[in-house]
Amino acid sequence: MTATAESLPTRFEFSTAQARVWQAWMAQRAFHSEPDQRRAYSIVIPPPNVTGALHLGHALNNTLQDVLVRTRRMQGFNTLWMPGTDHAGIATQAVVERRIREEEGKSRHDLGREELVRRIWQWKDQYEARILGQLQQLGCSCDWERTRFTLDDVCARAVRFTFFDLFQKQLVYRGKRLVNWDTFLQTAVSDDEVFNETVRGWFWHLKYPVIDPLPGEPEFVIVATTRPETMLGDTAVAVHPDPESAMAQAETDLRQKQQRASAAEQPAIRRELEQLEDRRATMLPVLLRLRAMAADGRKLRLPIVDREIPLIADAWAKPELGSGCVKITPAHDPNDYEVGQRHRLPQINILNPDGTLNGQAAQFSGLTIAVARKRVVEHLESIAAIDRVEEREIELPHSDRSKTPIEPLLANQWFVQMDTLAQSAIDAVDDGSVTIAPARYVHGYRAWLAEKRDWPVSRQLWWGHQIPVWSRTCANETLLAEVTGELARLLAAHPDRAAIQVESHETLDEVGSVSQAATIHVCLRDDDPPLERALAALELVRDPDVLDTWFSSALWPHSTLGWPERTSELGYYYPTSTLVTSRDIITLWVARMVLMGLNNMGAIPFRQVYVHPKILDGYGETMSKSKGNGVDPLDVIEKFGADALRFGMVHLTTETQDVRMPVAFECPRCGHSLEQTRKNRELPRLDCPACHQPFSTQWASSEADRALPRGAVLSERFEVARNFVNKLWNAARFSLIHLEGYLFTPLRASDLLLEDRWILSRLNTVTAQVNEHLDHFRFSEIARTIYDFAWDEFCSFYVEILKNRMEGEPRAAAQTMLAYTLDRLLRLLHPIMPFLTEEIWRHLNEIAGVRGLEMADPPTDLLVQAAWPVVEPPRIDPLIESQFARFQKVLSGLRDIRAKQNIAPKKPLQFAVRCNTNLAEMLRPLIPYIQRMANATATDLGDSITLPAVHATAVLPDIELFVDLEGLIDVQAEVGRLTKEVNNLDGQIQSKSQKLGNANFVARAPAEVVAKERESLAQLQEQRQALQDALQKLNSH
RNA sequence: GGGCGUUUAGCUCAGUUGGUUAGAGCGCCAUGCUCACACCGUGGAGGCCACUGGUUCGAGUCCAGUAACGCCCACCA
Repeated sequence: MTATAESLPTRFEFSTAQARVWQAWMAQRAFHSEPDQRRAYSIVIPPPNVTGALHLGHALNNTLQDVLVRTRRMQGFNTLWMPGTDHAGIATQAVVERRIREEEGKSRHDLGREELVRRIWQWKDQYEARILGQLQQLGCSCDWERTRFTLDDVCARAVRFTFFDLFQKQLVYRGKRLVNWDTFLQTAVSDDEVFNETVRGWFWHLKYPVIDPLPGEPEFVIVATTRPETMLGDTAVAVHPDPESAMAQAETDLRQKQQRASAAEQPAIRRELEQLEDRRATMLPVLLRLRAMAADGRKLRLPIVDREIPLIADAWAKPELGSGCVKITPAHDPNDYEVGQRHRLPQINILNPDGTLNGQAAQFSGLTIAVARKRVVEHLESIAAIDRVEEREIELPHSDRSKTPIEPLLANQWFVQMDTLAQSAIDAVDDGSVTIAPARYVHGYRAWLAEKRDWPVSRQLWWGHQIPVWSRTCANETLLAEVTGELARLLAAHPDRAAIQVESHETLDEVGSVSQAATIHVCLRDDDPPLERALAALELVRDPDVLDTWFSSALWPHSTLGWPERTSELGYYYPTSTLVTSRDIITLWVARMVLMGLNNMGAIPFRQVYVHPKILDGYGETMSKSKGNGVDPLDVIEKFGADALRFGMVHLTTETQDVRMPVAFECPRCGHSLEQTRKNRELPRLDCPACHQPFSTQWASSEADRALPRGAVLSERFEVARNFVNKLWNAARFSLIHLEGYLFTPLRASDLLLEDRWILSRLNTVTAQVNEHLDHFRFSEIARTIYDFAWDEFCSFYVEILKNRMEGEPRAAAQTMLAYTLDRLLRLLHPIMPFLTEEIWRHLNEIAGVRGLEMADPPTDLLVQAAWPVVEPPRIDPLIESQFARFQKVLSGLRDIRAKQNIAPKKPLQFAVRCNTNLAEMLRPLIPYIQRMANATATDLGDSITLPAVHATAVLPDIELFVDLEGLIDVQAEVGRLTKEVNNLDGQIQSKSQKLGNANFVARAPAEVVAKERESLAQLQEQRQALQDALQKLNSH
C-alpha cells in the first residue's frame, strides 16, 4: 500500500484543497477562451451589484451557471463564461451617501459631484474585488481575464453609441413625467425601488365653493383626499362626463361579478349594489348638474390660495366613488397628470426637492409635508371648508432605500420609445429564437412588453453614465432659428458623431398662460472636449442626470464582447447560449437585453433563458440584507466547503419550488446552533443558550458588540452535501489505497464479472440520465441521480464487492475496473463539485496514470480539461441490472433476519438458498461477497437443497432463503416477522384480486397491464404459500 | 383587482406521459467504532398525497371548484 494514500486524512480538507486546486486552474488558464474552430458555448454572468457582498441567491445563480459551463467545456465546446459587475446606480450611490453621512456628517452636496463619484469608485473597487473573490471561492470558471464592469470604458462606449443611435432614430426623447421622489435622499427612485405600506391615515372631504352659483346649483363641490396639502397645487376639479352611464356600467360590472362570485362573497357584493342604488338616487342629480356646469366652463374657488379653478368633465372622476368629484393636482399625482394633459391644465409644483413646500405654497412655504398637512387642515377647518374626516387604512408608497414616504414630483425625463423595440422582443420569443424555461415565465415577459410603455431612462443621480445630451431652451422662434443655425455650422464637421433634436413644448405656468418655447438637444456620440466647449459657448448645458442602470445592463451580452467594435469575440460568442437568472428581473433585464441586442446587433443576445428558483428563509420570506435573514456564502464555504455549498444548491434547484432554507446562528464559541426567528434576526448580539456566552451578528454596531466573536449564519441544509463530499472522499481513499501496484490491463468482455457489467451498465444509464436532465435544466435531478449512484451503488455495493477481489490475486482486472469507474464518476461529478473531484483526480493520476477499459485512455492532467463520459448504449443491460437486484434482495433478506432475530453482527450466520438452477448459477459467483457484507456463509444453493434443521425464512420473488438458527432462534420474533410478511402479502393479494375481479378492468385496461397484474398476483400467492408453510413448521415445533 | 406558483412523513422536498400497498435526506427508535468513511453501517417506526366534486377499469398525477400560504403586476381621489 502506498504511504501517500494511507496517510490521507479521513475528512476532506476542503480549504487547503480549494486553494491548491484553484491555483492549478489559474496556472493552466483553464477558464480562458479564445475564438477558434470549435463550437462555442457562452454565458454572460448576471453582473452582481457592487452594492455589497454576495448572498446565497448569487451562490445559487452562479453555481448553476458554472455547472452548465463546466459540463459544456468537458463536452468539447469552446466555453466562455463572461464575468463582471454592475454599477447599480441608485443602490450604490445610496449606500455610499448614507455611509458618508453617518461617518462624516456630510451630504452629497457638501462633497460635490466629482468627489462623490470618486468616493463611489473607491467603494466599487473594494466591493468588486470582494465579489469577484467570492465568485472565485465558489469555484466559478469564468474567464477572469475578461472581467468587465458596466461603467468601464468598453461598456461606457457601448452605452454612448446606443444612446446616440436611439437619439438619431428619434427613439429617445425628452418629456415631463412624475417621478417617485425620495425627499430624504433627494433623488428620484424607480418604480421597482418603491414598496407600499399600509398605514393608518385620514381621508379628508374638502369643500370647494362654486363661484356665483345659480339657483338650484350646489354651493360647494366636495372632493376627498388623503393628502390635503396637495390642494395648494390643485388646478381643477373633475366630474364624470356621463355619470349616468358610468354608474350603469359600474352596476353591470358588479352584477357580472356577482354571478361568478362564491356564496361567501355574495353579501358584500349585494351591499355594494345597494349602495350604488342609493348613490344613483341621491347623487346622480347633483353630478348631472355639475356635468352641465363643467360644460358651461364654470369655475370653483380654491380655498386658502383663492385661485379660480375650472370644473372639468373627465372620465377619471368615478361617479361610483366618494363624492363623484375628484380634485386634480397634475404636478403631484400620476393620474391627475394625465387629466391635466388632456385638459391642458397648468401644473403647479408645490414641493422643493428636499420635501419642504416651496413658494407656490404661500404661507406654508418652507414647511415639511407633515407640518404643512397639519396647518392646511387647521386652516381649512377654520374657514369651515372641511366637510368631514374619515379614518381609514391607506396604502402609502415608500422608498426602499430610505424607508421614507415617496412624493410624486414632476420632472424632465428622457424616455426610450418602446413601441417597435418591445415588439421585436415579443417576436423573438414568439418565433422561438429565444426560449424561456420554465415556459410559464413567457406570459409575464410578453404581458409586460405588450404594454409598450415608454421606458424612463434618466435618473437624478451622479453615479452612472451621464446622459450625453447638451440642451438649451429658447424662449421664441427667432432665438431658436438663430441657435439652430449656429449649431448646424458647428456640427457640420462631425456628421456621424452629433445629432440634434428639437423639443417643442408649451410652457404652462402657474397662472395658466401659455408660451411657445422649444428646447434644442444635441447628443454627442463620443467624448469631445473641444466640441463640448463650443456647445457651452452657445449656452448649451449638459444634462446632469445619468442613465438608468438597466440601460447599461441591457447591453451586457454584446458590450462585454467589445461592441461597437467588430471584434472577433463578437462574431464567435454572440449570440450567447444560455442566460441563467432569477425571475424578478425577467422584465427589467432579460426583456431589455433582447430588444437592445436586436437593435444594436440585429440578433438576439441568447438562445435560452433559464429561470431558477429563489432562496427563501425558513418562514418562506425572501432573503435580504435589510431583513437580516441573509446567509453569506463565505460562511457556508468556511463551514462546509465550496463543493458542499454547490452540491446543496444544485440539489435544491427543482423546477417549481422556491428553495426554503431555515437558517440558524452558530455560536462561535461552542458551535451550538440557534434557530433564526423573525425576532432574533435583527438583534446586534445574542446569547448562546448552550454556553451562555454572547456573540455578535451582522447588526453589531456598538464598540462592545463588535468586539464579540461573530456568529455565522448557516443552514443545516448543507449537511447532506457535506456528508456526501466526505463519503466520496473516503471512497476515493479506499480506491487509492487499493490501487497500489496498479497496472492498466485492457479488459475484454469475457474478463468482466457480473458486478462489473452491472456497474458499467449503471454508469452508462446514469450518464445518459444526467445528460438528459442537463438539457432540460433539471438540476435537482442531476444531483440526485449522481448522489444515489455514487452512494447506494458505487459505495454500498461495488466497492464492498471489490474488497473481496482486492484480497485475492490477481487483482489487475479489479483495479482496472475500479480506476475506470472512479474516473468516470469524477467526471460526472466535476461540474457540481469541482474542487473535490479535481483533488481526487490528482491523486488518482499519481497512482493510475493510465486508465481505460478496453483500451488505454490516458487522463488529462487536470480534470477540468477532461472529456465528459460518452454513453455506450451496448453497456446498458437491463437483464444484468435485474439479476443484480436479486443479489441485493438476498443480502437485505439476510440482514433483516439478523436484525429481527437480534443476532449480533459479529456472530456468523449460515444459510441456504432455494431457487431455480439458472438463478443459482447467476448467484453462485456473488455468494462470497455475502460473506463479507452480511457475515453469512451459504451452505447450499439450488433447486433441491437441504434445509437447516432450525431456520428462519425469507421469501423473495423466485427465491427462498433459509437461515440456520440452531441454538439461536427466537421463535416468537420469527413468528412475528413471518406473520407481518404474510399480512403484508395478504393486503396486496386482496387488492389485486379485487382489481382482477372487476370485469371492467379486465375488459378495458390494456392487455399488458392486465397480464402484468395476473402475473404479479400469482407470484404473491406463491410467496404467501411459502411463508405460510414456514409459519406452520415453526408452530409445530 | 389581474396573473403565477405552492399545499405529499415531525422538518425540507422528490414523485417525468394516470398503472404493484407513494419515495429521499434530516430528525426519531433499535443496533454496531468489522482495517475507505460514526459527516459511517444495518434494521425500524412514521402519510385519508389541503378539501369537495368530476373524468376513468384505475387519480398524488387529468378537469372544475373551495381554502390557506407565497410571489409578481396594477391600484382609487
